[in-house]
Amino acid sequence: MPHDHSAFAPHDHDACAVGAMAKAEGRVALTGQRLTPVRRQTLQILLASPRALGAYEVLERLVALGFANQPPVAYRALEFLEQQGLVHRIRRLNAFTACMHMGEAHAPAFLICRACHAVAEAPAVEVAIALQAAAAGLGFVVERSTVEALGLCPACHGTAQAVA
Amino acid sequence: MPHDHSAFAPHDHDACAVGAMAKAEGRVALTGQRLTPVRRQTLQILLASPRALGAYEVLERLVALGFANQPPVAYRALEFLEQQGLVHRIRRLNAFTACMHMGEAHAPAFLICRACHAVAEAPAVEVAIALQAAAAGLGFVVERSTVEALGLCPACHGTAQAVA
DNA sequence: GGTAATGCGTTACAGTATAACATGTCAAGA
DNA sequence: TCTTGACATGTTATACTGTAACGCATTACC
Repeated sequence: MPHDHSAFAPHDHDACAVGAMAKAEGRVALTGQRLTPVRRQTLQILLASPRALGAYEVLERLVALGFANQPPVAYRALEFLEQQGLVHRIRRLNAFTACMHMGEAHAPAFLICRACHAVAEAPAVEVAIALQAAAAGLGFVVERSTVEALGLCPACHGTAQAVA
Repeated sequence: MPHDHSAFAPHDHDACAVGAMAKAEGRVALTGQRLTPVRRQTLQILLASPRALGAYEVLERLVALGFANQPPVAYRALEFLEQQGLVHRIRRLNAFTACMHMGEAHAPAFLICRACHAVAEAPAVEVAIALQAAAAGLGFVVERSTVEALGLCPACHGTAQAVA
């Protein structure tokens, strides 16, 4: 294993955030796009959060920073960041989370703990490959994919209730 | 391949539906649950549809059959059917589709054509296994998973625009 | 400076989902 | 048969999620 850097492992969140912002700057510049204040703050907000946040939660925090209290403010920034690959959308939760592996080409799978609601981004190239293969069998060409697992994280496993 | 039965392949939709209803009956009985009128009709509606339907689309059709025009009517039936494994929820589309492989243990992946909006249920045990493995690497126990791919189906491939 | 492109402020609304409580129905046991 | 409890449904209201569309502001570039 290259590094044990999952959201389930304890780590220095602030350090992560600082590094991530730097990478984000570079990444955005590459594509000739701009990391405007709303966008930067939105990314900060997600980086600072241990769990995935809903668009309206992000909006709340943006409002606290002086931005307008209108849904499009949050959605636009989130959409931009997602397109840049700086933020991922967790469909099962209708929520967003900062990307933990910026810059690396990756096809992430998300592991969502149903007990503590933590979300980890797992490296999942094999999953993506298997999915491509399965799709190819039906003549389908995959462009983007969503892979999410619901279950128990190491911390909650053993502590939490079994499935209903 | 056991059979070429994907939603992308032309097939006798009515025949499918009849067989599916029969399997559904049995399956529900096994668990001591009841396939009440709303539930049966809801399943019929999904079986009859070539594409995934939103909850409110299902509701519309239920209303046409004499049921009350209230969201919980549709949502309750859909939730029940999903728990029974008779219906799948496509999170990317906020929509539902009848299961094409009732009774078989399966961990489906969904292939969503961005051009014609067809949805196919692909056999994807390998994908599930790869996901389990990736999760296990982080000490995470998978209970349920969502695997969805967006792309182009065989019919639309070549016809449709490239990605933006 | 002109002007085209991009981003933002704002209003309004569309679409998705659930809580909560009242009522009805059915089946098993007293 | 009557009761009783579990399950299912009817109904009201509301919460949550996401977008269309228009006009102004800022920026980049000629």
